[in-house]
Amino acid sequence: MSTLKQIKPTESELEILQILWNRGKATVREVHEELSVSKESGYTTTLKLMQIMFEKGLVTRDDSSKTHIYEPLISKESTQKQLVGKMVTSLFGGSTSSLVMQALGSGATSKEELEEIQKILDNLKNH
Amino acid sequence: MSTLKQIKPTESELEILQILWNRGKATVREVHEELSVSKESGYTTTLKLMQIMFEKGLVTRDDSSKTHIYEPLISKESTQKQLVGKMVTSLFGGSTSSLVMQALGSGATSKEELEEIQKILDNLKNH
DNA sequence: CATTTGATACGAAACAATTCGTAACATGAG
DNA sequence: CTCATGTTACGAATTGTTTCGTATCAAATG
Repeated sequence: MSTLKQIKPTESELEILQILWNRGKATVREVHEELSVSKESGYTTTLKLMQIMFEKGLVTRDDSSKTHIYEPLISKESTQKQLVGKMVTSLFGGSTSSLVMQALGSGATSKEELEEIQKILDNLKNH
Repeated sequence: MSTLKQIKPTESELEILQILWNRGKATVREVHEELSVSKESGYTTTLKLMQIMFEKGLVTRDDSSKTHIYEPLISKESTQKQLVGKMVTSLFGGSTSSLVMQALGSGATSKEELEEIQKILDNLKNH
């Protein structure tokens, strides 16, 4: 068995991955610009973070020109799966329905979203 | 508006809170014993963590006898709500249904759990 | 009473994550 | 060519988390 365990991105790394997932690829400058909207921090901080992410294998980069272009190496879906799974076990005693209950119960979920969820549920039940 | 923002427990603190939520109250020794099943670490480590949790206001304690008795101060529900909410915004772009989809889609959810979720859904829809 | 046992307190080391200053360098403008 | 600009690299300070060793004390045991 060679199931490589995906390493867990930190909080800050997730913010950067968000942006990379949306854009597909981006320079440090672009990421930093977008990050700056909601966050106060220097350019070199973002740079350093992205360099570390590169070392960790979370992203890859094209350094053929002076300005490097970064791309995510881990997918949004696998990351979501990893973190949701961890949360289910660590905070909901392994019960997915508890998590779903909490998510639905405590928030404003729109009619459209409820319909979507119903579809997923129907799908799972007829099987 | 005096909505005190709940502070976010760390990973280790969550493990301890789990135990306290289950038991209602417990001594450091009891918590440590239970923690030891799945984790390698010394008694004083658990002690220190629980002392820090006390300072942070995550737990309270009865120190009227030599062996202190700890109790959670934040509820399981509010903590779940806090962390699920954070995850929805930070990892699912604010879409609860995306989270639910991920949770249901990527795991083995039992028939019973699906039924439970259906009930919640019905409840939300007739309203 | 003296000793052992089990508890808290506390400082500090080890580690991890975040932040930034500064150096070095390539490129384009003048 | 020279200089300004924008970039990466890198060391290091800062902050937060986890870990544990050691001191101290109270209570039970003999």
